[in-house]
Amino acid sequence: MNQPLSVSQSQNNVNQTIIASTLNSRARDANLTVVPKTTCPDCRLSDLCLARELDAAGLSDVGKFVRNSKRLRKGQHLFRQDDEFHSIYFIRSGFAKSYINNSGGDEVAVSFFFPGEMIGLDGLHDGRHTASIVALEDTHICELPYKALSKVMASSPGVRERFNALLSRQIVQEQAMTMLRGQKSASDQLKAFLLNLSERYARIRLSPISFRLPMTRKDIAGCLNLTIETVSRLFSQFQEQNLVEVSGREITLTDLQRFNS
Amino acid sequence: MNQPLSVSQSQNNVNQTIIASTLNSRARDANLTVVPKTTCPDCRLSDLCLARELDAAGLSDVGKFVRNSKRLRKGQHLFRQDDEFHSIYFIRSGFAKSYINNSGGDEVAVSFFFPGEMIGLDGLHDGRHTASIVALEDTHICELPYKALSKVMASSPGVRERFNALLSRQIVQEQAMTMLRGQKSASDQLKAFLLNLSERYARIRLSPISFRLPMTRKDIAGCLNLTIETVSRLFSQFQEQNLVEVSGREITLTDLQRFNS
DNA sequence: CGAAGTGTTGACTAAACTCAAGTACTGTGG
DNA sequence: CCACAGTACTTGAGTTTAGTCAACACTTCG
Repeated sequence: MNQPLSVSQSQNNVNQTIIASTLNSRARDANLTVVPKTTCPDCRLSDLCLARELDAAGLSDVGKFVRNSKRLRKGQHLFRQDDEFHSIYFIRSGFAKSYINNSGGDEVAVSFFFPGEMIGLDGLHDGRHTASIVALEDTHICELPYKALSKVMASSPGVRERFNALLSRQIVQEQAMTMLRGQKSASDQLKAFLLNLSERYARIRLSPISFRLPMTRKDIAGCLNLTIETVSRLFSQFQEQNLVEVSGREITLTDLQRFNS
Repeated sequence: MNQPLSVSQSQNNVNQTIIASTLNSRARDANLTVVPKTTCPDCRLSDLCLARELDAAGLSDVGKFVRNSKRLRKGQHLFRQDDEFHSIYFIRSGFAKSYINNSGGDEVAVSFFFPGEMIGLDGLHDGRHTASIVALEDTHICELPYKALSKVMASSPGVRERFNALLSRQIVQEQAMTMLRGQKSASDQLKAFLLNLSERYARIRLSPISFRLPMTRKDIAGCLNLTIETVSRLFSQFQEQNLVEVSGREITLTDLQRFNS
């Protein structure tokens, strides 16, 4: 289930198209012109991962190092809680969520991963992953075997610095989630949640105003420690207040000013 | 306010005593025999920080590298949100909390730091700290300037690996906090919170059953997104159910079995 | 087409919050 | 050492919020 995929350029010439079609159709704009080949140097998201630094480190072909194009169908797991750690991953296209089951078996914590975001560092600490990762839709993932990465870091300060910065970014992202969950009312929590999604869409140069929610109401509720009914009612309420327009998973933040305050 | 402290051994011969007296008096047991000198190689907590690896990396005197004995009085800040990042820190004795203010100025997220735990990595990402750190009581802190550390990591795989593991531990610790905040009832949240403290006391070889809460009810409430009244009522309720004995900040988990389930 | 999953809405209930009063610590100056 | 002030903590009564249970509509998919 984990065999390395060969990554000659010819095999990957559809990835960019996949990014464009997977994401919110409304936001398919000038920034998303389709580039036929997506080796690391070409990847639209390479400034978000380690590819540039690996390239600068003089790896003749980064493609030999990064196993890209691991593909997950909707609902498939990348790994599960307690699985052995051996790689870190970057989402190339699609979306994933993480979740943790407590001792009683309930899903108690959930967070989401966007294109360009890193997954798997929780396993570095003691060699086992503390959360499970599942694809919310068809998702392409790049895999960096940690042992090999570690070897490169020995000689490349650039890769090392970048890796540390990514680890720190992860900590900051976790803090941001903690912050939005810390809002006192469910309404403020959901607003903060939507603004967080908005920012992350902006980072991958998609519309921060009008986008598709990659997750179900249940996932949102799980993330914010609310019930699906409450989330649903809040969406309806925001719509009545002309703060947003919602239609299923499609959402438009019509009054970002008022939404933010 | 941030001048490096000189760290000759003679200046530090009281640290171990401070650890013993600062922590819960009931737990001052055989593991806490007082060692007069506490350079890094002697420090009871050195297996929790980077000292051993720095030592193994051949630094003739780790003391020249680690600026230990930075001292904070109760209520003093180590750094504040948006301050520039230049060092990472380890708590040698005492306790600290972090907090973040949202745009409205409310304290929305709080977490706590025990002896041996690392502080400050949130700043690595973009050079500024995202949270403020304040001492909950008189606290001793070791400081590792990041630039110097980075230089050592270039040549020492041991330090590098250890540093990455510590970063990962931080992520796992954040996940653990997220998990306990994700419990559905306030009661379960507080139980999980107390168990988390218990585990952390165990890690520094103090009693996981009977200990002193380093933080106020307000801090606990802030951490769990509850009100002080709710926290107070829950403590009373646990006591009625003979789950714990509470007297102010002193707490004993009388029935760990039943508490855990 | 039917089934399963996803989302909305309503009526009622339970949990936690707010406001308020009072008690118990903690630390400081006399 | 005590008195005092300020903070921390507890407890109660009433209110608000979000949860529960239930019915139903809409989608997706085999």
